[in-house]
Amino acid sequence: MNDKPDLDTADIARQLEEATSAQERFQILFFVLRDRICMLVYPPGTQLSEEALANEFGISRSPLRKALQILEADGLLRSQQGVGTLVTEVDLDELQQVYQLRMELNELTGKLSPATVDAALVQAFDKIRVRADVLRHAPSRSGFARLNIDFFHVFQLLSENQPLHDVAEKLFYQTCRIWLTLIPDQDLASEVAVFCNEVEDIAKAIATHDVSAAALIRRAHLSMGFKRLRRQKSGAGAESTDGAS
Amino acid sequence: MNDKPDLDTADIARQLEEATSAQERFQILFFVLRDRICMLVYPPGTQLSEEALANEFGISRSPLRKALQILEADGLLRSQQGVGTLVTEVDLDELQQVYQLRMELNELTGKLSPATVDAALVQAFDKIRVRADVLRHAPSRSGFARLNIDFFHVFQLLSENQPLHDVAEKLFYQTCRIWLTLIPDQDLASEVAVFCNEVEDIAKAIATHDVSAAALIRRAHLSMGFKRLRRQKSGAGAESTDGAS
DNA sequence: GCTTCTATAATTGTGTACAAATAGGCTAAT
DNA sequence: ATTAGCCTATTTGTACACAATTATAGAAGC
Repeated sequence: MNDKPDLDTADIARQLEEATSAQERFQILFFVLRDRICMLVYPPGTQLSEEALANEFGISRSPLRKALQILEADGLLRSQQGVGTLVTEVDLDELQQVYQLRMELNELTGKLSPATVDAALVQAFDKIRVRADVLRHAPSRSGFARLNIDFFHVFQLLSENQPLHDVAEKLFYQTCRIWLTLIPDQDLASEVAVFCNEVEDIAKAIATHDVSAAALIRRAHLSMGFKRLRRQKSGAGAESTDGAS
Repeated sequence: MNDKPDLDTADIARQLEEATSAQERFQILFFVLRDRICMLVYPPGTQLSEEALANEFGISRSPLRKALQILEADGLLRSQQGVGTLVTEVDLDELQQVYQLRMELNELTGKLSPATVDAALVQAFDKIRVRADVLRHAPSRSGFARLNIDFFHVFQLLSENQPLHDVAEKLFYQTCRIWLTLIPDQDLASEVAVFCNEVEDIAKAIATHDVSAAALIRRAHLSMGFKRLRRQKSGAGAESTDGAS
């Protein structure tokens, strides 16, 4: 697992110095930047400065650019000469096809090289469940995003098909920002509650060693989640339906 | 479609000069190098020299390295400081998971955003069918590889799900070298014949506008092809079963 | 006031020199 | 003869300077 919560600038610079190979340094940069993009530290539309980032990390533009190029290939950035490096926008309509594909791939998780469920795996899901329960009682946007990411990575453990992992991960990071961008604060608690239920259901399925059931539950929730997002988007600006505000 | 047959060095250098944007230049480099790798112009294990390639294309190492980095991310190259840039080996065992995933994705081609079959599409498949028939009467390794690639790209037209395209393309280029590396000359003609039958069957399905059927046929052939490759590999070195040699 | 052109500032792309790392050969000691 | 250590050539990685490109602001003309 390489999903460290994002660290302080000095820590990252230190890690980069301690890294022995160029590949290690690249991975650090890549994961840190991807995390910042998906946690909306750099919201969609943000312009990044190669020089500023290089200075922050204590390196030159060359190794930084490699990380930026891969992020661009993954659809999270877009660089253009004379313009800048911009964090891509997330649009639900454009992401519909990605969502469809993700749903199908999730079904494959239960079919292609399914992992044998052991105690460690059950525990990993339970840990997520506990965190979700904690989050339910004190919802926060960043906490929700972080848990969503971590849950995805635990779910990945259910299949041992490496190409499937790679593909699913790429697609996940293309879509995960949509939640933070579309869910208004007033709906955060209810979304967290839904997420909590999903995690509980899946944890239960895993506890009974039923990987296929877990995959089906997840697929269903992906589908429902997308539909909620669609409703959220079409209704945005039109109302705040509850009488609170 | 960006699959030009590989061009002469001077042509490529000229194209690079004529290109207006950096992205265009990158794409030229990427497609040319990927094509050379998959056509086994650079066989697995080949060491590429950044400097030599840069000289050949009349550019510096910087833009070349971007193309190499993406090819490395796609699993076709591997660079290491002090060692070199090596074309990755293709191993059937490692590719088994990729093949499994490709089979499942092919089924999705018929389900996710299937294209409406029109005259142009039917004609595109028929063009492949004709080329396959020509190849059957004069089999050649490079001709087989080229047709296999072109057929893949035509098949991609059956779905309009762009993420599915991207994923399928990446996986295809990870596997397509296996044919040229495993099929001995003596079996080339029979493999071409099998391929010819597949193309004919699929072209027929497309002619009747049945995308799902085409996808199922392709899936079946992928499966059978993998099994033939497995037999090929396990039997390699043990024999040349026919009494010719 | 509006438009259009130009100059300028800011940003990424490219070229190049040098640093870091590795493999392979050579030498010397056992 | 073999093995360990070192040295050198080769290759990719990094830093940096400069070129190419673009957006923006300002001035001039209408």
